[in-house]
Amino acid sequence: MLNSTLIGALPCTLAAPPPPPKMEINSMPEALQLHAQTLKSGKTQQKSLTNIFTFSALSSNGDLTYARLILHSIPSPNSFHYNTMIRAYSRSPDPIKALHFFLYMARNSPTRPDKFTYPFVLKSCARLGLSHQGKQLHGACAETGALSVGMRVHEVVKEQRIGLKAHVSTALIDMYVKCGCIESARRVFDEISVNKDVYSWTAMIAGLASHGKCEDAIDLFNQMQELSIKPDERTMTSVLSAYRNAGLVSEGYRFLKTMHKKYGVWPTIQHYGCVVDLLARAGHLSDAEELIKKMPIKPDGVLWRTLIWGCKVNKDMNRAERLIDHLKSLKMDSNDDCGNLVLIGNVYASAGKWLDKARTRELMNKRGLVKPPGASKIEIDGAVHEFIVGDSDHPEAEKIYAKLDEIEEKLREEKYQPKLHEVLLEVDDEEKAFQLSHHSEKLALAFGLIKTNPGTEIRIVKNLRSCEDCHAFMKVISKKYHRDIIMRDRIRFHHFSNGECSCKDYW
DNA sequence: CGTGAGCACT
Repeated sequence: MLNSTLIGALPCTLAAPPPPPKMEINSMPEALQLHAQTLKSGKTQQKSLTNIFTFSALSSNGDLTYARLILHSIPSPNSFHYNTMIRAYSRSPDPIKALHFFLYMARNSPTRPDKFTYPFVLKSCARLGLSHQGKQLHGACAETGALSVGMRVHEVVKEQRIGLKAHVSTALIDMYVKCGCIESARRVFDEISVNKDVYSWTAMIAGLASHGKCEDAIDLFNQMQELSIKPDERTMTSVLSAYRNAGLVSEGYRFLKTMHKKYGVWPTIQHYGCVVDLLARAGHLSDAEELIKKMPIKPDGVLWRTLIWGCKVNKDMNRAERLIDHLKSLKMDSNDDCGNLVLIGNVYASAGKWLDKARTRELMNKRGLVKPPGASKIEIDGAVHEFIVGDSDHPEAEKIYAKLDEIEEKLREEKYQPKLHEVLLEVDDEEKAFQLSHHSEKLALAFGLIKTNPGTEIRIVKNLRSCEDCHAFMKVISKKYHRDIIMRDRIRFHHFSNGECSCKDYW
């Protein structure tokens, strides 16, 4: 509540100036009409065009056709226009276009990339796992736009990374983390000694946690405390995610309980989500369910799915089915629909309830929902190759399948048993083995083995979580072929080396 | 005139 006496006592000269008039646009058709009018009026009004353009770029929901069209009608686009476009692409379903546009800006326009541009394009690299391009951008950051305030160019050239602005460094750390290059991320972090703020710390802690380097993450959090840098909500999430990935149940639970008292941050749904996952995965299903019911925040779809997935992992089908019935009875955001039904179908299938699974499938068809197919990407010499499950479209498909045959032969020598239970289809074992062998990450791996020199690290980015068979497969290959494999799945990283995985099979 | 920036839960 505002103190009205105090407000009344303020001299009127201190009143805030009225906000500058802004063109009010409420819908895309309105924006397009205004655009047409502005053009017809003859005088090209840069300011009006800018407003219309900004609106269409920000409200595009991924379709940036109009924004581009409008941008073309702006007589002399400035860096703000380019940056707005790049930002919109970097958040769109097709972030590669942010890089295309960046290249266009850098090569064909008099406008230079600046301190705003780099975080957007780095974000695109992070989302796509483009380490090659990300590294090149790292070098390019030495251009003026990314410099620290007060730094002179020759100082920056001498100590490039130290001259980076904190937010650019954070974007770099995040890019390296999400591209699987945790050591590079750490180097950037260690070298920004003067500019580290809570965001850089959090990005690094979250990165270490996602790579399964949980002790390092906690160490860093402690160092941060010693320097009296105040952690925020996201820092708390990163620390909890370190406990989660390490399976440190009591530590994580205690942290959640004491975080407000110790750090002044009230737990949010993300924090509860982390701990529910931690408890559920470790088999403490009752405690996890209890926590959801007792927490002061309304649980969302993510939280219920986390718990149900925990039931599936721990094979508690009674609880799973009870929770599924509960989930079905809830009014959910339609965004949750697809995720809910995919999970429910998986749970039924893994319990051998084929009829229920078929019904779930029908329901999805009726609602026009499509389960996203598994896809894996691998970067070779800066070019990205993407494989979809069962893919045979790649120009070198024949070689890839021949390589997979060779690998399977080797695995037979090792007495490797395919994890057939991971195939959630009502088919015979031969068909199951066939299905497993065409998972997208295996295709990407075979391609990587063909295309890179012996001993080279192989990095794979997957859109979903890997199945148990692919996980075991990667472990064996890392040993048999003497390759380190770094695989990003939907939520974390696995480093396979000499037959072991950094997650210690806890995921 | 200045607009636009980095890190978190399945």
